[in-house]
Amino acid sequence: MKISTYNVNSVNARIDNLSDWLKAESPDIVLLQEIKCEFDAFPFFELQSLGYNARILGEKSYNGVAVLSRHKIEVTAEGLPGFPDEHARFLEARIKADETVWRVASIYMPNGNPPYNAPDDVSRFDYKIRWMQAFYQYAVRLRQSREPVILGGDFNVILTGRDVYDPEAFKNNALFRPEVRKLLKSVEYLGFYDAFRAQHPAETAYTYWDYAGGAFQNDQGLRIDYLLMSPSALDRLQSIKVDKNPRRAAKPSDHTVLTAELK
DNA sequence: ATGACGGTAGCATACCGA
Repeated sequence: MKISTYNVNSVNARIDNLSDWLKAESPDIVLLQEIKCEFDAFPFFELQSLGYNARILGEKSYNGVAVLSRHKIEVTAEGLPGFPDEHARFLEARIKADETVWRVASIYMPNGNPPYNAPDDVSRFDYKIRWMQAFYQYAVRLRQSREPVILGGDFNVILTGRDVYDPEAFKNNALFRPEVRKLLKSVEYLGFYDAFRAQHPAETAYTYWDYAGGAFQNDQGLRIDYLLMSPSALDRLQSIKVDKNPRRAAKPSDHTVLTAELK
């Protein structure tokens, strides 16, 4: 079973990139973030023609998450349970693949940085903290799931200094602040393991590079996209790798794909 | 210290992003 997470930065602006990548890699399950559209504008037909079912939680212009699969998708949560949210950031589903029923979620956590014109405004950071606290509370419940669980997406958190090209420059950034690192670590300590780090303890492997300033060419990136796995999922992990090909293509998303294979 | 670059909404420029 092959599962990928990909922040596409608009599914409609990226439909050709997404199609090319799906044809090349044929994942069983795809967790998409930042689809940036509502239900009526989502390219269901194009994806169906490539063999993918899709369920989405959309929103106009911003955010929005989706789950794609070659297999039947049973949605188990639309929105983060226990957290009334004006934004579309969480979609959970049950999918049977390779004779195993998997519980998966596509997650787009808040960024948390203030607007440029109001650098002292902490309301977005407060929202990020409240979102992450609710996510922790729900993760406590999810650990009771009978199925192997994979929580994937753009977490907007840099876990360690190894996961950012210039730790000093990001010291006060909402993606690297101690409060958010601590909250994501606490989810790990519940038993949702950062699968990439479990297999590659010392590798530098970014999943995001800014469009500006030749960041990709200079490998000035961040690792902020994760696949967190419960013990029974991690037991089945065969390989996990960052696929940089989508970031090399024309008109790419600023993120790239993280793919795991499980048996 | 700031912007770069790029998406959406909607038609000029504001807002968002990491």
